[in-house]
Amino acid sequence: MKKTASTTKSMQRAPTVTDIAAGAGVSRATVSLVLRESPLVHPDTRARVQAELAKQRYVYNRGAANLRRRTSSAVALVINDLSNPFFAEFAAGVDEALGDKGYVTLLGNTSESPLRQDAVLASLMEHTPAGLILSPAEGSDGKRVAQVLGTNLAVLVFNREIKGGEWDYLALDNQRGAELATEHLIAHGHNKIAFFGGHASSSSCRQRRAGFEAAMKRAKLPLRKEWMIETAPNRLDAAANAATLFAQKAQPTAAVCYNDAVALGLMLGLAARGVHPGRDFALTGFDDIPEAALASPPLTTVAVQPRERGRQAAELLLQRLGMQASKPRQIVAAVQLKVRASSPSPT
Amino acid sequence: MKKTASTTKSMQRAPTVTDIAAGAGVSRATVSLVLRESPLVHPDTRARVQAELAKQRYVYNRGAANLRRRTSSAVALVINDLSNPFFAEFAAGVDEALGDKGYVTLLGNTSESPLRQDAVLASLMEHTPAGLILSPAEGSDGKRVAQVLGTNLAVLVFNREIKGGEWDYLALDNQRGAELATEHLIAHGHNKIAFFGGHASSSSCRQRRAGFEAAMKRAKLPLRKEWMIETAPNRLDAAANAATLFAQKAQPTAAVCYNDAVALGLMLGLAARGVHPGRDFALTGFDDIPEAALASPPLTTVAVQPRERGRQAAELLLQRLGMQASKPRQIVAAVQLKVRASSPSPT
DNA sequence: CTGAAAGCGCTTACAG
DNA sequence: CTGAAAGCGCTTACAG
Repeated sequence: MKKTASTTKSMQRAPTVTDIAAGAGVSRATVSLVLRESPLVHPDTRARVQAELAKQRYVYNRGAANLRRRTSSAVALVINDLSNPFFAEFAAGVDEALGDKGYVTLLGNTSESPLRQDAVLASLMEHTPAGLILSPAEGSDGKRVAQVLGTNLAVLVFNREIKGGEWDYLALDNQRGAELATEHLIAHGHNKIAFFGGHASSSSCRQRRAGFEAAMKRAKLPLRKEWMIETAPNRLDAAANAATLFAQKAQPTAAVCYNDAVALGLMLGLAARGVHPGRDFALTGFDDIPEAALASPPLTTVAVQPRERGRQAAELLLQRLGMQASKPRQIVAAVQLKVRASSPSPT
Repeated sequence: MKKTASTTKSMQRAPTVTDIAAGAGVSRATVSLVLRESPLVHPDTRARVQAELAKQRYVYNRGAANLRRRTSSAVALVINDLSNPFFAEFAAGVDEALGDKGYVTLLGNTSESPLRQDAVLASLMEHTPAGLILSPAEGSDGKRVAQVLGTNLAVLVFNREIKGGEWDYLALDNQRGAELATEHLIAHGHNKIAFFGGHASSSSCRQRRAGFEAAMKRAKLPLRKEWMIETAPNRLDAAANAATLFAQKAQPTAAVCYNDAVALGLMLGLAARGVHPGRDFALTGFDDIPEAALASPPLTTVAVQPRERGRQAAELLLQRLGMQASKPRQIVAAVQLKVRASSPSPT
């Protein structure tokens, strides 16, 4: 209990089971049984109670019920960057799946700040969630997080591993996605392929590079240092670095891009140099953001389906709620290549 | 209480005020006073209790406290389309501001379905929120919504008016935004200006058209039916309809677009016809999505700052919590023109 | 300054 | 099938 929560009194007492019981001429226990659709109640009694419920516009107080039953119908969802459409979609998927199962979502956005994450988690814990889905802020400290969460909470970590915690983990298959993209370009006859964009220090970039390199090695194609190009993972920096691809005498004919933003930026950069993407140069993205299909030419990319991942995360967490304590699970979500016009055969 | 909420028992009892009281050798009341930082407790006692709190890793149960105090520290946030970055930003702003005030956000996403909205609202009501921020699904029925919310809840409606309810309402200044854009084009010497995109049946499109028409009339410029062009409010349909602008003998030299998506689509459509946007033709957008600044040329547009709007919505709602019942308020959020390269003088 | 008792709105054995 | 009683974890008068 760090900061004092401001609160507010309701202006007018809402009806309770006691009011309904009085109105229907039964005991509170009977009302409770009707509310939870117990078959023990006589149909006539049930009808009478239900009429009274409707008449008084009764609203169930799940908090009170949870307190008495020592249960929870809330799940905390803590997101590192809700303004990123990828995570917003993920959140929508989580909320959808939780709602279907009768849970409510307690939202927390951390804006990539581990400090804020600590505060958000502590605050949410006071609302006794049944579990937590956490897409960690960059630089999260597993020990600290474990400390505020305690040991009794079901937790699912998404997207970024946290070292120092023992939690279920849902990851994207970054390596496989990059392999699929690389194999696709190879199958179309490319053999001079670059890996373009991203910071090699990030785990997702490392995994995607690993997939690229694995596919290239399997095909016995050359891996050249000059063709492994780092940029910030956004459109702007990608556009600015397009020229790097052609700085050497040996020039690639295709590039596997770190993600769609980078790929779209590269397309702009190529166009500015008079190179037509999808005609003079082939490239692939990663993510399948809505824009990818609308670019010209439409971008071949790896779809990760964030909303589906959200649903999956919710399901994994709810499974965990029913389980005895056991080893943390590692689930790697399948990804899928979407072939579009940006990746033709070499000219 | 429609569907049965699945629930889960915690595996191991968490310490309560009783445990702390026993450990520290005081009464539960004293522990409670320490928790709420009452000055009535002797410093020595307080220290003893706080040590015990830390030792037992006590976590405050806000739900129990809220039950006893008949208060709530939760606010429901119901969003029509979380996968739209505009609303995701808005949600992030709401969550941020609520968190700062000690409230937790109960999230619900309706995917633009009034049916789902009813279900989501009913479910959230069972968690006794102190208030609700609602960005309504298209086609929401005010009567129905009012029915599930009851009369005792503080409500703030965002972005789309709901007829049939008496709630505070935060709107964007669509009309003023379109006026600003239109005046900007006029100031740059354009006098043949089209309004491009959106469905005239939507309230936001109507308001933006009204602003456009007002500015044109003030400048005594011609309003032509053929220059009021409807499209779906997305990039694809906008691109497909670019030719419509030049179908008549009288051709506009500029367009105020319904929103950024439409403007970016129009830019593609123009380019495909060999018309260079920002050189041969001037246009403006609405929203200032991140892409607007990155387009080539960068798009002049009207910034609505969704995250700020989220913070504002949270503040307005919290104000309402402290107020006696009174007339609903209508707040119109200011918007702001961002001039970029897409809107030069006519050639 | 501290403690004993009652109660928030529910549910759960236990009788009958 | 229904009711009286106890209790979930907290807070709030009320004594002392």
